[in-house]
Amino acid sequence: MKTENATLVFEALSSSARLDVFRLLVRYAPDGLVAGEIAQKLDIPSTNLSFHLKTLLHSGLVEMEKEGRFWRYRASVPLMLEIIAYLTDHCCCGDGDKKVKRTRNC
Amino acid sequence: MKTENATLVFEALSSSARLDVFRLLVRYAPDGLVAGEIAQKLDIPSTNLSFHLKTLLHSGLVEMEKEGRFWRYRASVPLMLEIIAYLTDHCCCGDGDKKVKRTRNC
DNA sequence: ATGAATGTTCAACGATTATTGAAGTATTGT
DNA sequence: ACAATACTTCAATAATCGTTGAACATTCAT
Repeated sequence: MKTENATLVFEALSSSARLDVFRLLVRYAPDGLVAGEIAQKLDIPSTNLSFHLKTLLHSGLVEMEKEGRFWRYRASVPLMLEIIAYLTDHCCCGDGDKKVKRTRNC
Repeated sequence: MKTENATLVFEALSSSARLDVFRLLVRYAPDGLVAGEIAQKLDIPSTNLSFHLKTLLHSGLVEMEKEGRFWRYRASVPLMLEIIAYLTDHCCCGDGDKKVKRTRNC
């Protein structure tokens, strides 16, 4: 996980609309939902949802697949696990560069 | 951890400048660094650093304390641990609302 | 007191983001 | 073929973010 990719993920999660979408898709993992279902459940105009889904896609946090005339979106749980690992390793207890033993709270 | 606070934290980490600042402060935890040291180590103009530090302060990810004419900044490791817990609980394996047993990768 | 050092706030600008309605692209049903 | 469905892309607007230099407080040294 490079820093650049991490910032993309954090940017994707920095809007409450997108965080809601992602959490919804996690609840419906591994099948995900089609765009219309997301829009209906979260009461978001479809054109706005499309905008936010594009940001989530770009970050890698969600994946997309066409299903006839439906577009199905799924959360990428593996990437979320990578992000959690990134935060634990680089942003938590100072062991990233100094290879110090974990002593504080971890 | 409310969703609103989580988005504040993600927004704070969504800029590479701020992520670099936070990681630096984590490396120097628990003492932290004064603003000038951060500016020097990361080669950021002080006025720009000040702007980013304000966002980090607002999210709670860093804390500040005056030391004579220096301003010392520290990373809030406890809040980072909360964020990791939030991601694990609500954004990882779909157990947030449905109380489903963890089966996928977790 | 005076000047230097530390760091913030202010003002201004360009760049990016969020939101909405209109138009466009595929796909399905009849 | 034709109309309806599902969803995106485009255009336009308001709002926010990022960056910089100038001005401003506060603290320290002499």
